[in-house]
Amino acid sequence: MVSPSKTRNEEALAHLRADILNGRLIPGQKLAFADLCARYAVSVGVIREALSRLVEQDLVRSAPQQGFFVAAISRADLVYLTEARCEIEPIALRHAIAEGDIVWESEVVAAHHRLANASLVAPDAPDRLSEEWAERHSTFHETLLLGCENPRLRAIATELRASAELYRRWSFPLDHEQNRDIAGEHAAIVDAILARDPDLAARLLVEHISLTTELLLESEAIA
Amino acid sequence: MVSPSKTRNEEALAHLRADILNGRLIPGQKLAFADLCARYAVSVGVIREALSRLVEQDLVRSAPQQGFFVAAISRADLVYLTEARCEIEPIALRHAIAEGDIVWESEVVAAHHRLANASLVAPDAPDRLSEEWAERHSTFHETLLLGCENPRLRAIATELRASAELYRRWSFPLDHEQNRDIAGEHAAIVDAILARDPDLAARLLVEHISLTTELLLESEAIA
DNA sequence: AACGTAAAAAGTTTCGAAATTGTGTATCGT
DNA sequence: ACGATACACAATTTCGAAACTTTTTACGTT
Repeated sequence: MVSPSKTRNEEALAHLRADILNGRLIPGQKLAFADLCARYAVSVGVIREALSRLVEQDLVRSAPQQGFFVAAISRADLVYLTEARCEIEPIALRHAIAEGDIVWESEVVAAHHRLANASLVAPDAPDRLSEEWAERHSTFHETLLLGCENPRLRAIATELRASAELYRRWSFPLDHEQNRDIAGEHAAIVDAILARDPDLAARLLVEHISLTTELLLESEAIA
Repeated sequence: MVSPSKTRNEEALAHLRADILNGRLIPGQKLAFADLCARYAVSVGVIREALSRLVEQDLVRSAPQQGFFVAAISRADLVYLTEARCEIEPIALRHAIAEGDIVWESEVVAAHHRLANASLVAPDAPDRLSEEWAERHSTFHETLLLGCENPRLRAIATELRASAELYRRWSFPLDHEQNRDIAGEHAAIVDAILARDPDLAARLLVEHISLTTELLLESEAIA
């Protein structure tokens, strides 16, 4: 039978992953089994398996006989990560523009529309990034990659973006973003896609990614 | 204490991974726990954890409540895989040429020398690829990537190569390789590296990767 | 007081059995 | 004979405790 019966393991993995990406678990933090077992109401084995998968996704680190930790963030890693994304994401985007059909195009437009209508900062917490905007921003960029038919390229680009989420969640320099027209950057990328101009779209995407990291490094928000 | 004390898990993972890459486990094959526990003399939990990690490495597939299987090979996946490698491996190689020091250069020369002095086919089994050559070929290409300082790019390229190993091990069309000067291809790549010519080296590497896949597809060796 | 040693505590790692789910087989009814 | 149902079997999944390591704490010596 076609049974999508979710196992406890898949739930724990999804839950744990979301908790890391949403910032409920802090980079570098120890992930003790006792805590996690209580938090998700499952046994050690299930937690171990989920953590093992997250290690392979570079969201968790493990040290033999010492347990697991949320992946730490550092300036050096951010530079490497950004370099990798600037190489690979434009490739995936070029493929998407070449291969993506009208359905994908419409999804891009829709995702961009949702993003454009979300406020960058939360009304109640003006010092922090709005959860809604972060969510829609993430979805927007992932939608861009979805047009790429090659599942391997897509998965690689998506995995790099997930790692990058950690930095965005934890050290976004709101002050330095004031002069930045981030909405305009997104709009320009969408326009280039609709115009089926891969060179322009790729260049804009790389500039978008690079600028975020440059501002982050300038802000000295990361040790 | 700095303790590199190998856990049973790491051993099982390494062993299992090697068994898949060396062809002792067949693509698509069911990986039953009873068998694996007996084979590696460990409990189910340890096996599950190792398999989970291999799933993330795309060497094993899992279906909920149905267990784990060695990743299957297919023409479609081979095309995707080759496309991804042709995009990413040259990027890593360009970085290596730009960043690699003299120590890396010498390692490349050494790895190539070992490869050049291995016979393609085994003396006793002329129909199959020599294990020694396969090993040295794999090491040679991984050495090329080692010059790239960016650990994320390196890891991505290496992971794709691991997946490609499955195809090489299982469906290498020796017949069609007769007219191919594979040693010459490797030598040309090394020459381009030593000449610090990234464009030429990248082009040669892409041609090298592409040709292998083209011959494989022509041979109809894969269902 | 500082250092090294040893016991105790806390933690990870591993196991083997119980619970759960999927798979195959035989039986019954049409 | 064919199809569906119920049963028995085999396999995965999950658990909780035992075994082992690391870390902390307490103690005695220099």
